Amino acid sequence: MPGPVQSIERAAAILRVLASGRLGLVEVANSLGLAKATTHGILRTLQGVGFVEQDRATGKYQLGAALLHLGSSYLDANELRSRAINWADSLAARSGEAVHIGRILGTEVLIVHHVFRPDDTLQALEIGALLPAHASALGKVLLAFDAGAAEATLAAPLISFTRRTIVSARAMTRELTQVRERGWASETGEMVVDQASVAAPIRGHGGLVVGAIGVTGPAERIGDDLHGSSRAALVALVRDVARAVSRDLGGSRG
Amino acid sequence: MPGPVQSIERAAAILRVLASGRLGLVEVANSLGLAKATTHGILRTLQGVGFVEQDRATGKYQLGAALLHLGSSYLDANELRSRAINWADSLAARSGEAVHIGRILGTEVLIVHHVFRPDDTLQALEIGALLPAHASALGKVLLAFDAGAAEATLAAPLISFTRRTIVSARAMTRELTQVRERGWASETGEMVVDQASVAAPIRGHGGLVVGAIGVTGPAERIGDDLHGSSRAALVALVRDVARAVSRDLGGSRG
DNA sequence: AACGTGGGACGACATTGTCGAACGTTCTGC
DNA sequence: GCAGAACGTTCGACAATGTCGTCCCACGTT
Repeated sequence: MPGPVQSIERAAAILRVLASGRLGLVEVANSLGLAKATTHGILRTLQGVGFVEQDRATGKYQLGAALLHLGSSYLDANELRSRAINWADSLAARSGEAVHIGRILGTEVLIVHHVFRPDDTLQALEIGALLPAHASALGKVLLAFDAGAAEATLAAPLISFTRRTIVSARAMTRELTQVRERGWASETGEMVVDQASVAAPIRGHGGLVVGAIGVTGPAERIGDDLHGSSRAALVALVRDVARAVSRDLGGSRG
Repeated sequence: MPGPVQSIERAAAILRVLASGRLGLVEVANSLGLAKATTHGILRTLQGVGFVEQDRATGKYQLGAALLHLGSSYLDANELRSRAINWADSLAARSGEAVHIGRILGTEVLIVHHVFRPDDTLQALEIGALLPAHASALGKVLLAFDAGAAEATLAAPLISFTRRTIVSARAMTRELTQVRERGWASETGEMVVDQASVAAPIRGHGGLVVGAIGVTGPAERIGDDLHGSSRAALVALVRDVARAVSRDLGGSRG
């Protein structure tokens, strides 16, 4: 490999560290084990290109505005998102719940699109946010069809968010097998108490799973504990929409 | 200056080029005057850190998912935005128009927040988008109070979007002086025909202008040609909200 | 008022990134 | 269906480039 440009990797690591908030020079340097001067040079360069900004008053560094534009440019170029947007609106309208579209990023789920629940106005926009893969329906779908991501996720301890969160690697492996077999995933109160979600895979060219789409809402309307036709209808709805997106996505070459 | 890390600057330039869409290796290399192998090495590194993705089928490169998360992390840390959000909702409700909050990024205006027009549901989310500074009310405000950005913007020819776009540097200088004097800016059909906007500055610690907030809508409701009390009331409303945000922002240290 | 901390600058060393050239593969056009 | 070109990729060598230890300065603290 004649490539891996060290300084760029370090710059990326610095940006990732800064994503957690405002930090001082030495804090950044220490958390990455870099020399102060080296960190300073990289930070200065990142500042020059607008990826990092410095608070004049405190001297602390934070992410820069140029990243916001790049992030939104990513969304513009993202075919999964552009194809799925219309279907997501339709799913939200028909299910009456909030809709999320996500893809894998490392061992987490990156939300690339979010439709608010139709009746509810005060919600936070979650585009760009990261969800734990093992505690969300979207994440279970994505892990079930991405062996690499699944392995990476199971390599580390699974963080517990509620009493229902699946923390055992064996249980998770079983769960993923089931998801793979039936073609959809669910989660009830595993991330947030009394919140549940259902999701299904979106496939791109050649049947490869490139993302997932799902609905999220109160456990009493979506949860596993709810048996009967309404739950089955919801699952069918989500799966239908996911298949529709897949069809759109597979049809044309990007 | 012992810093400017060349490879990082080049990587940033590559990302900026890729923001315009999917590009091949040689296209990127040529547009930056870099050797093919150098470009390849940087792209590979960026791919490794998730800032760039490669289409397996076509070999073309595009921006990566990690940037979306960094972009949204920027928003989370952005104090201008977090303080202004509540006021923006209120402004949208009271004016009945779409509200934008922006800040300067180079010679353009970066939208950091966007509230849809209350009655209209089908609108595109513009957070992260760039507006031309000379053809938007937000931009005029920001340029009026940022001499550096104004100079940089006037150094290049002003692009014409409609017949009403101000393209003369002298006329723009006059306009900016007026904006500075009266404390708000407007634009009528200068960017999009029959669309108009009004904006006012947001000041941070020490009275420095750190952003702008404004409303956008049909020229017949917002435009300069509209004289009378409704226009004056709208301007007063925007200015009041801008001052309120400034007060919030100046109160606490970040 | 002295101290400690944090951000910033300098200069030397060798690590590290860059480049020209060559390879294999995939589309294009005849 | 074949030749040609264009593209992404790899290789190896040179020196340009980034890195690090050290020192400096300003601010807030004890």
